[in-house]
Amino acid sequence: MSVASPRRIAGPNAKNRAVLLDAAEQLMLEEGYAAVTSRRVAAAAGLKPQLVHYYFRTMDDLFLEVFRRRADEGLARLTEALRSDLSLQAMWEHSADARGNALTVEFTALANHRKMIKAEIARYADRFRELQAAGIAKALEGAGIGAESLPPVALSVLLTSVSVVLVMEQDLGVSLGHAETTALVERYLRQLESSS
Amino acid sequence: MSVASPRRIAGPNAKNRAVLLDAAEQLMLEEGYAAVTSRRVAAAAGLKPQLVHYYFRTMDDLFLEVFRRRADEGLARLTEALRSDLSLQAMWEHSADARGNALTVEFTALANHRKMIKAEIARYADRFRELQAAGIAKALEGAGIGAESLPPVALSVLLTSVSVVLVMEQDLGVSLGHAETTALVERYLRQLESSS
DNA sequence: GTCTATACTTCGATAGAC
DNA sequence: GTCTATCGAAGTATAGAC
Repeated sequence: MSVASPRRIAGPNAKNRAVLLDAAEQLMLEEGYAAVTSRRVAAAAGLKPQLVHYYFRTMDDLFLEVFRRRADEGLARLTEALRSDLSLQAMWEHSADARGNALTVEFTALANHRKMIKAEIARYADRFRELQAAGIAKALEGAGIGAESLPPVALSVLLTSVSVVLVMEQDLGVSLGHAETTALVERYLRQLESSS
Repeated sequence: MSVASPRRIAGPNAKNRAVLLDAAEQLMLEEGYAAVTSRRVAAAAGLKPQLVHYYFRTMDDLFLEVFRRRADEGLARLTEALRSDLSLQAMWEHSADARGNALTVEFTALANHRKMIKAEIARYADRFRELQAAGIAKALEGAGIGAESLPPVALSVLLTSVSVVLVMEQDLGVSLGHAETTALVERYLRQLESSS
């Protein structure tokens, strides 16, 4: 198969690949996706700009790999964490990963600019939510709370929403109400879990 | 004063200004902030690229004006709405403005790329939250709920978070758990208000 | 007061040298 | 298998013509 370009490309294990992926991710976090250009990524990695196109055919390919690397790791971490029964509070702490959330926001914005990214992120988001909702379901059952009164998937959306927006605003320099919100969420989760 | 460039610029009421601002906002929503270039904005507005720099000295100036126009309108709308006592449910519906939230997300991402935007958005976010929290405080008092058990500002963060993330995910094509979340939020607000 | 001609920079990508 | 020389398109911005 491989209808793609005739141009040769590095194998998937070349050492510079990882260097470039790291540089791209860092740039994305610090200056936004629009700063991730072949020239700037190469400079940050200490390489010549053309090498980006040797290791990755297009910039889209580079973005996709940065995303997949992180997403796979995130799913693996969550899966592993869920092997032991997690408390709601542990799941909340897990979802409060600042770097991960900031990257997610950046990729979501990128998806609006590079449509090819969209489907990939959507697929990942769905899988993540299913996993998280399953974990929450177990925790709620343990506390004797039925899915009719509190659907696990809704709690998953809620926790994700709060942690994502808190990170967005923190990076922006806004913190009005954050302490109160964190306290409220934690009190609510504690209350849920002690209602067994 | 006006230390700025010697180059001449159009007055603030020139008719093409609004045309360009509209085009920029639309592009931003449909293709992301990175699609808002002088050439593309001009093309969408049916004008020559150089005119963008006649009406706005730099692209930063253009972005700032797009933001301020929307932000001022948003604050005015909220202020006006709060003149009559609003129910919590009315405030929730008010915060569910899809276009407004999508723009906010886009500008937040832009703030990570063009630092000059950051302070402006932060200032707006603070003012918006203060207003909304004040409105929520009134509604909660009316229902006899004290600020110790439920700080209005925390409820403001919560409502904003959910409505922003729902829009982000909708645009992405993700909807897992959205219906359940909306139902949960609305049931919760109704319950709060009927507890007087 | 309004717009055009044009300069300069940075971008993604490829062809082909080692 | 790895990297360099180089191209054409697109980006911001200014000087100056009408």
